[in-house]
Amino acid sequence: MNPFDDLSALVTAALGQLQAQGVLPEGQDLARVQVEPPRDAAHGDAATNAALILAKAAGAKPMDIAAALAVALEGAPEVDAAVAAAPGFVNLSMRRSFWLRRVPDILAAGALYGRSDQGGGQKVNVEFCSANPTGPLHVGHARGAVFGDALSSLLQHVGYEVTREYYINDGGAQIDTLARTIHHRYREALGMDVGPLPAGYYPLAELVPVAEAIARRDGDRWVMAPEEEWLEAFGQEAVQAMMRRIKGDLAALGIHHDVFSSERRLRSGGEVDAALARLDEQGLIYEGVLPAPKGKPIEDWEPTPQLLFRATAYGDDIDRPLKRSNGAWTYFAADLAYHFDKYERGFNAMIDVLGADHGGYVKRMQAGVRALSKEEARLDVMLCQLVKLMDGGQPLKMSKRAGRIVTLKDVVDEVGKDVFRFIMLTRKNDAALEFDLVKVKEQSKDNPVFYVQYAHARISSVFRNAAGEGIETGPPALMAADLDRLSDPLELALIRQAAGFPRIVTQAAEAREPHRIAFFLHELAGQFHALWTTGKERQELRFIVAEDAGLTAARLAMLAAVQTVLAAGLKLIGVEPVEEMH
RNA sequence: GCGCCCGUAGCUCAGUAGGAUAGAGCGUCGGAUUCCUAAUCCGAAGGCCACAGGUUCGAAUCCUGUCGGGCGCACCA
Repeated sequence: MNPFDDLSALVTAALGQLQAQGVLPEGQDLARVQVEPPRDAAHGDAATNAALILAKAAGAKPMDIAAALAVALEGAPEVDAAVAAAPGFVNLSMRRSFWLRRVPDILAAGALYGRSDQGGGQKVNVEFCSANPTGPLHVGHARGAVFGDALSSLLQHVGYEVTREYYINDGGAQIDTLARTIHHRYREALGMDVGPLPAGYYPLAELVPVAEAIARRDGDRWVMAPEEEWLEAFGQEAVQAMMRRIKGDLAALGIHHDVFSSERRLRSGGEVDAALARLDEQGLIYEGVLPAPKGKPIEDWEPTPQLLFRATAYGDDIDRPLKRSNGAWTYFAADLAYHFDKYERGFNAMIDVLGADHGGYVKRMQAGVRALSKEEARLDVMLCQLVKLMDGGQPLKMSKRAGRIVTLKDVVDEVGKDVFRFIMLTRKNDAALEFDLVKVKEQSKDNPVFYVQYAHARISSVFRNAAGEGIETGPPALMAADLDRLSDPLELALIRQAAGFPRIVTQAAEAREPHRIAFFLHELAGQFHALWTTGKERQELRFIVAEDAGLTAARLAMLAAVQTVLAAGLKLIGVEPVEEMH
């Protein structure tokens, strides 16, 4: 399916010939040999560095090997030309047929184009967007959400069995505050004069109906009741309400998690003890005193003995506390239990998508996973840099107190999920992303997502016109088209680009960089638009040629292939292809 | 002070696991629409890839150091 796999096979075969001829020694390591598209199209369809890699071990000059390799490749099927180039590349040009037969490949594969089994069905757990249930999602959360979702799709496409997972942080002190906020609203709902919301409580509109419902259901029975009697129940009602909101926000982005795990259930279910026992048996837990932290001085710091995890045994900088001075497990202890739980559910590959402000957390968690799984499982952490929210070129500071929270829902309602998702993927995850509310709204026509969707829509338009002229446009007609009629360099370049999709998918998945899909689609759309406009200047390049049904069929097949790749790529990043713009 | 991330065109950013003459969008300037959607296309200008060393056939990419920016640095999540 991937043309460059075919080309790699050609090069490997040619190298085998050279070995048989004694030009190259046997048993060379070919791992570093690459066959990739050259940056400069004038160098042909592909270039290999084989001669440069193998020269030293062979004790020969790179150019000599390259020359021999070029001769061997000249004899390979579908090779039009193979030439050695300084300092030792071999440039390959393929016959037209090599590229033309990608068109039926693409048409046959449809939305599955680019799929591979490189993952071998391995189970991967992708945890992303585990925002605290203490408020609606904001724009910063959404970056990790879009990234995690697109990465999951990408990994599925290359043959991993992916589980999208959300960790609900419903076990900490913040939930108690949430519960007290409910209690305050509850007394308010009963008509009591409760005064303004105390400092530190959550001024969330979502909590009011929750409190009102309790008031209707239970009357005043909790008003004077001691906190222990209602704290947990109120907290859980609040969490459920917030999670409904969060799930709704995510659904508006087209994101659906497979599994929601509760921190509270881990804590109460004895799983923390189980995980720590596992560490204890390896001698990785001890009672100790940590040195004073280096950074800002902490006023009430005093050296106290704590239960510690020996994270330094696995590369962390210091050992990490498991228990707080009040006796409760730390967040880290619960998270250890959570990741142990993932391991026990069969995940040896875990990916956590976190905000960059959690960067300091990575080493200890990776240490924990290695220890808990006894080196069987591996945790990768993808950090998403924070979103710099701008408002017409001015930085926008978000402040819960001032009520200036830009919620995800507000933005998505305004610009739509497709624009939002695409923008989130037009930056590498570890680079800061500038998100200007004004620009995104006002200049949405300049947004790259429209550029790509427009290409898709234009192709749909061609098919509508073709059908209107009575031209057969169904799959059988397209598959039967004589593609040899396609000969213009612009057409072949377009097919080459479309056929590059499987390679991009593979690389994006390996590098875990879904943004590469977005950039690829932009390029493909650009080549298509260029060809379209050329048809305005050169009549003979128009897609529908009234007097030549064979040529028209070939061009329609080509367009169908391009549209298929556009749709497949957009699907991977969760953006809708459209039939027409409006 | 320590750790992680970033530094590429005026601006926002790519740069295909080290490849050949570093790219795109926006902005600026100049062109293209009887004709499949101009939400498009073509061209021009614009660069000491932060800086200095190193590794090698080859470095924006890897290593070391410096400068600049972001994030983090017991018992929060």
